[in-house]
Amino acid sequence: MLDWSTLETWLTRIKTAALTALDTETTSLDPFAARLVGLSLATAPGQACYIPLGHAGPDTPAQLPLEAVLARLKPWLESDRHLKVGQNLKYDQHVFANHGIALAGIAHDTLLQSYVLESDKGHDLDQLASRHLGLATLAYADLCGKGAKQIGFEQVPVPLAAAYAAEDADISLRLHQTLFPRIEAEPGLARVYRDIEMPTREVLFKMERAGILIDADLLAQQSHELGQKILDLEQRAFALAGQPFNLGSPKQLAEILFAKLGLPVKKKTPGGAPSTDEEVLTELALDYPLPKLLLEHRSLAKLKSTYTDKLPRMINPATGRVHTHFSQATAVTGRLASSEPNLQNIPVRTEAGRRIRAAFVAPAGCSIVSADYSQVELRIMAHLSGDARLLEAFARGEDVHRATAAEIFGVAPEAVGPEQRRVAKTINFGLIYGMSAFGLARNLGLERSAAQTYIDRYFARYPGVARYMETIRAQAHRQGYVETVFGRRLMLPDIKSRNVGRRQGAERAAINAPMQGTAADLIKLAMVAVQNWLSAAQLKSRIVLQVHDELVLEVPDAELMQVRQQLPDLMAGVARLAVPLVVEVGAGPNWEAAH
DNA sequence: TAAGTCACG
DNA sequence: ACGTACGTGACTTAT
Repeated sequence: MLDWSTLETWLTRIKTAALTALDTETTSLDPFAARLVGLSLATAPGQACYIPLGHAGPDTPAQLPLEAVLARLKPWLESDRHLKVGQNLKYDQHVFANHGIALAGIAHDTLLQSYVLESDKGHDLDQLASRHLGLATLAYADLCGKGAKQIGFEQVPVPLAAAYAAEDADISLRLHQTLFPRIEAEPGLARVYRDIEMPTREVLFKMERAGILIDADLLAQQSHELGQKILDLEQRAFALAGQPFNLGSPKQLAEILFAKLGLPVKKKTPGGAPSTDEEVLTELALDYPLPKLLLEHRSLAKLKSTYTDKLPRMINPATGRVHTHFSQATAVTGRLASSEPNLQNIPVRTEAGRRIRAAFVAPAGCSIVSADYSQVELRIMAHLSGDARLLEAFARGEDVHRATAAEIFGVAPEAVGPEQRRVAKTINFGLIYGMSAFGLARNLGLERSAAQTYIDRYFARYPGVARYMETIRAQAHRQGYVETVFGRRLMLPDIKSRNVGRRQGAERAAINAPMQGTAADLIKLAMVAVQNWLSAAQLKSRIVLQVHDELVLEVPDAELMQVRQQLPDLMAGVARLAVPLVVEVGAGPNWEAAH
């Protein structure tokens, strides 16, 4: 579309359409760098258009001016009465935001429809078109190429771009017409889509937009210190090895450890090579000096390369903040995933790691507030299993690992020792993961028979949990899927596999998914409730991160008291389970101090 | 691009 | 007899 009269025709069309499919073409896949190259609309199958706005290749025809077109479309784009559908509209929402337009009226998203229906399958538009519509589409790589030779979309000739872009809008509309009725036909899925995923989509957009402030100077200082320590460890490792080698190469390291120094091989990698992972080095460190240095080196090198060196480079120069991408359709269990950078795996377990967390800071006049669900997956296990003893422990507010230890070891809770509590904690985690006696034995460093004895004692004391594990296995086999408390579904195609390993893997996933998935549902509901509260109360506090059972907010001083007080109740109140939900909250000048 | 390793819940 | 705790993302090396 290259003329105003056609645009006016389409404007009339989209103003009267019940639902319009919308898609943007841009200069970049990075939503913060992307500028509009064109946009496409579809109001009925086979009725779509493409408006080129920023093509710059040779032979580009005269295009309508970008700013004028956006100004004309702005009232429609920003209207919540004019309903839109698209594929991953969070991305398009960022693109429009880059041009000063607040996209509204997002009624549906085919990415999330696909995710709710089939979280275990791919969700690319191309895959969806092929799977659900039996259509082969033009692929992005066909237009732009890939790898080093890839060109920007603005270089794609307009006629080709128009065919591709208009097709995408058309496909998205057709997908909606196919997928949404399938969701509506299942009350559980409809609820997850309507009450959890669609509202969460909007919260995630705001979180990505907000970003988080990091102290780059502090991280640079840590990088320098880590660099010194790494160099020192390297020299000492060379001395012990009798030669220099690349400590970052598992292959070279294995050569030194097992061939040259003759240390015993403890286990093999899946590829058959002798493993040098943390578990192996920890065991070898009991008898030899070099593995201890290697462990220290590995841990510091990881912190430096992945965090202290990398995070400052991820600061967006325009905002001065780090903007992660939250993927809403990646994790099959319903969890979010964070990438570029991943802010859901910032170190916390070691002292050196926690210093990195201290570099996630609040701006002047604000605090970081962190609120996390306590023992949420175990509470969900209590709810799902209905086990009387476990429910009772949570109802009384007991230390659940201590209570478990008391049951397994047959002692009073006060008499439980630290080692007994540690064993009980490992068992509780194992239950959530669908453990075997072998897995528990390996984790606790025990004989398999000893681990089996613990498991037997656990199930004798918590028969409801034992019953639940069997029930969920049977259900997975019967239905081919399992569900969360809120109706999210995880398909388990491998549950019928003749391959024993795959089948058992699916059984473990069947045990884990309802717990991990229900926890994911709960915190998504919490994100929506918290954002609704902040918006309604016109507070300036912002949700900045979600880490599976934790929400991190940036809170102005004037709102700190109020947020600290209300946030835990709001999060704990999103659902009534058979056990209380408990939320712990903290505040401070940085993320580490807020814990 | 794959393999190995390791950061998180 | 078999392989062995759930779910992620990113870095480095080696091919």
